[in-house]
Amino acid sequence: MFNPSQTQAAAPAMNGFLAAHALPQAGVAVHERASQKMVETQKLLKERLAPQRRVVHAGDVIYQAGERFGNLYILNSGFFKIVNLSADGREQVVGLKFRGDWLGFDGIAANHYACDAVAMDTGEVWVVSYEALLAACLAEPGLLQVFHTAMSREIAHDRDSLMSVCTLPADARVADFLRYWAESLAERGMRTDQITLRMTRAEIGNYLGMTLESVSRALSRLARDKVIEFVEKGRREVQIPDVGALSAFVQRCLAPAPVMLQ
Amino acid sequence: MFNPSQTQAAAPAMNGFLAAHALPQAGVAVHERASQKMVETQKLLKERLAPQRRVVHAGDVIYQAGERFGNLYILNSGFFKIVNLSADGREQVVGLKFRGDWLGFDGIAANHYACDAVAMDTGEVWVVSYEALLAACLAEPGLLQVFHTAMSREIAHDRDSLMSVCTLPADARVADFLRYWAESLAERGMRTDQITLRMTRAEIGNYLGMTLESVSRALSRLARDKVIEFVEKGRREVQIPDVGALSAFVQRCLAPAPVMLQ
DNA sequence: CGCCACTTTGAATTAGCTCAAATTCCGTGG
DNA sequence: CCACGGAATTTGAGCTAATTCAAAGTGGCG
Repeated sequence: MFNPSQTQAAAPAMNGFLAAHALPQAGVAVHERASQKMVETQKLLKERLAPQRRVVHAGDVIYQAGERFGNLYILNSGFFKIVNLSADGREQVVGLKFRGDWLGFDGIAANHYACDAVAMDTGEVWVVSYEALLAACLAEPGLLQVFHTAMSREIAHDRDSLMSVCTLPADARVADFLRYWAESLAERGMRTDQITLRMTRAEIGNYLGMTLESVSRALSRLARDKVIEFVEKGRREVQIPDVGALSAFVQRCLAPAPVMLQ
Repeated sequence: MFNPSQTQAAAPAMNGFLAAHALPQAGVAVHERASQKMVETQKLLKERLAPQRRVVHAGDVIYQAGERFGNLYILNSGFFKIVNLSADGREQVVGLKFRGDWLGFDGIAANHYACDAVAMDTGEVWVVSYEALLAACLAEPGLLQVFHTAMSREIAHDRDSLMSVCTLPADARVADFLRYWAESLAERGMRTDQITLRMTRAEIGNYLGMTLESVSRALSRLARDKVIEFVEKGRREVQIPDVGALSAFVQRCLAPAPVMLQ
């Protein structure tokens, strides 16, 4: 599915983009600020909405495609996958959710959820009735901003996912996936040097649009290149000594065929 | 990129999904209702926000990645593409927008737009300041619902796009793209038997994650199978005698290899 | 009328898939 | 505690869908 040529396909160009995005560089500081902001947000939610807490375990489904919409869920701990189903039976992991992410936005439009939300680990979600949230937002506009920010982030991220799938070769997609996972943890103040993938190769492959074998081969190659390292006993634990090396690996995959001798 | 096996990869199953989604069948009536709803929505926007109108022409960029966020745009006529840019120069069409769609949600979270929005045709957008919209929503909660519905639809659709790219082979992706385009027009009360693609093969290919040659071949095959028909003189006009035939074509692509003689 | 951008089609190449087999891990029950 | 069985993973070998490269065809527009 990867295809360098399409890169030049769509029209215009880079313009002021790079400059504008070059600003936030100091990674750690940014993450601390983001993490700080999340704490405030959670406090706001807790005070204004007194959400019901619900503990979930791996495999639990908090909502299902087709089910009547009513609640939004804020992920307080654990990991979720969002699974889309097609009428003809295809199944697709379309999103991964971490602490602080909201779940259920897809249900607002049609008044029915459009996907399944499945826990991949033990965790806790806060259940918020959409009606109650709207009411609370009228009283506290700051809450409205929090809500919109969460939706906006989701939209922006979904687009990045589509871009990865459409423009990166398989190996780079896996590397970018690990980078994204590590980055997501970092933003939440969690350690990133050693992460536990809570998905099978098959799930990762489904999410990235490739087979489980391709995922396995890509991970092996990443390990061979010392970009990642498997913790002995159990291939679900991955050590990432340097997240930057993952980005570099992605770039290497995109680089034109290395001309030997010349 | 297509890969039937991943279909079984992710866990659970179909549950109540099919039943729930089998409800809206009577296509025309549904579209009339949707179209009616759109008119009401536009009236509400016009009355409450008195948005500034802006005429655009093909190629016009109404906002750019990196630019400071401030406005949302409601597409009143014409067609837009949303283009994502990566730091390393990859370009990806991540969305297509039709009449009634909103543009700019991606900018709320980071206070900068994350993509470019480019007109593909002459049209008109309504410019709404996000601040003004929030203020108006406090006075008129119906407006808030309209706003959230638009965001939610976008999230749901982005996921469907990812699913298409990840689970459909190239030919099916092109067929599904045409189906989506026709469906989008139908929802807006426009004719769907003859549509004008406002994108080059390269743009379509970029959007669908394949090369322009593959798009061309897929279209040729669709024409050979009489699922579509090219209007003579100019290969941008496509006749779709029966939208259902496009869905059938997609299913045929997914079907297990037809066993001959047995 | 002629250029240029877009499109189509063919032929050769290849990234990633399918199929298959071996290996490791982990939970379960004896 | 260890043996067993099922699930997940790894790796190899061959195959195929889609890409790359190339060349010819078409249409719109100045």
